[in-house]
Amino acid sequence: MSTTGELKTTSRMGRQPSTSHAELSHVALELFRVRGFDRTTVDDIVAAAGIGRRTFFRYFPSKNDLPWGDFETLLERMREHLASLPSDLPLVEALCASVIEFNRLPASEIPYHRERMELLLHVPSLLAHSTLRYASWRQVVAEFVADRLQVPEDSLEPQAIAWAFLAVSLSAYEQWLKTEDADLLELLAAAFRTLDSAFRLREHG
Amino acid sequence: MSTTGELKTTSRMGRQPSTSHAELSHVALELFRVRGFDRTTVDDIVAAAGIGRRTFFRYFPSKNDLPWGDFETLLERMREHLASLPSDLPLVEALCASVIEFNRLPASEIPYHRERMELLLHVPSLLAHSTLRYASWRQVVAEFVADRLQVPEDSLEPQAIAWAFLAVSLSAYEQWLKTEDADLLELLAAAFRTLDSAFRLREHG
DNA sequence: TTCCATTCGGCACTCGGTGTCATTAGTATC
DNA sequence: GATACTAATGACACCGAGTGCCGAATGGAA
Repeated sequence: MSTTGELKTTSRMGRQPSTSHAELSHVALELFRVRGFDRTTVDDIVAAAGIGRRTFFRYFPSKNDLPWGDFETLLERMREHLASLPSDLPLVEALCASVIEFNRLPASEIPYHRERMELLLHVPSLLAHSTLRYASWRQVVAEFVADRLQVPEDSLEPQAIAWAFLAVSLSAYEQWLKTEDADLLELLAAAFRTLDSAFRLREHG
Repeated sequence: MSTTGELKTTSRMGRQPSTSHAELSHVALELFRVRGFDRTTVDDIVAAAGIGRRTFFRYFPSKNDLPWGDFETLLERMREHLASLPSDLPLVEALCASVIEFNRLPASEIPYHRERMELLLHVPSLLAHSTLRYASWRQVVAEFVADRLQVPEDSLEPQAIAWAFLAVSLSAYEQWLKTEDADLLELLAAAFRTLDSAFRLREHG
């Protein structure tokens, strides 16, 4: 509407934010590391970050969402990776490759990722809450499968396969956390092979 | 210690309980049906049941546990079913059969089961909480697989397979809820076949 | 300077869940 | 029947997560 056609993102800015997702996340994760998730209250976090309690809940919808960094961006990357694969690559191969790609991280990030996943998989309230986040991950897989099989996204096949790949990924993660220095990508591949051979063994009854 | 050797279960009883799991469950489910899960408070439930708030939490550890009837007994039945199967029945076949058996219900129970599952899978807080209950289900499967494969229960193979079977079951349940008059057992079987063929298609690259 | 957009943060409130403890209601013993 | 013991009850206060409301703070633009 303005004469210059300037974007809303640069004009008419109000008060500047006093913190950021990254900063809150950093402060909170440190507290979780030291005192544990359950024994760290939101009041502890906002005190450490020097903001008001009310402000915290404008940055994160819940305490449970803190350990989940920018998951949506990761999902978008995975969606693109799936779309970029040649269409003659078999479905399961494509999914295995993409899941592994999705979990590839620079070596420097691995210790932090380990700590985050340790929380997400071993703190009961986070484990439970994670289910809601995984739903969007499954949706990405289901969309791809539905497109490949030419069936609706919400039909049985895409949903079952999406669930199964999530399931296998989680079992690989659990193994990864169990032993220091384990290779996550290798474990993922092994988990896929397990499922593969389990079902193959079915034949010769 | 008594001269008659009488069991503690019959002697020296104190005040009789003013309610029961079944009654609370019944009262609560009815309220959930009418007003929805989130808009029914624990105070509503205890008022309807005519008990004290504190008493409620002695019967159920949380509001989220209400829709889960006696899950442990069901698990025990599944464990026994798995153990009763001939050891030359292939692993995957045994699991498919047991999961299907686990979900077999008398026709009269089906409408109630539908309502319970509708809550468990479609109310976010219940969906999240369910993850914690599913863990014991997975444990039953993992124990069986570990025994069959002669590997530790917490190793990758049993865990991955347990996760995968849970995943496939859930996708079948979602389909079941989506359409009136669907056959749950048939959907479960179809979901297993989906996973089966997805992995089989992998071969011929 | 004035106006406006936007964020901040205090306050009161709801709801789920827990620890404590006196009370109640049964049974067995004397 | 009085008493002792047992077990469940429920009232109270408390905690922590999360929300609605609203005035105050802070910046750029007119």
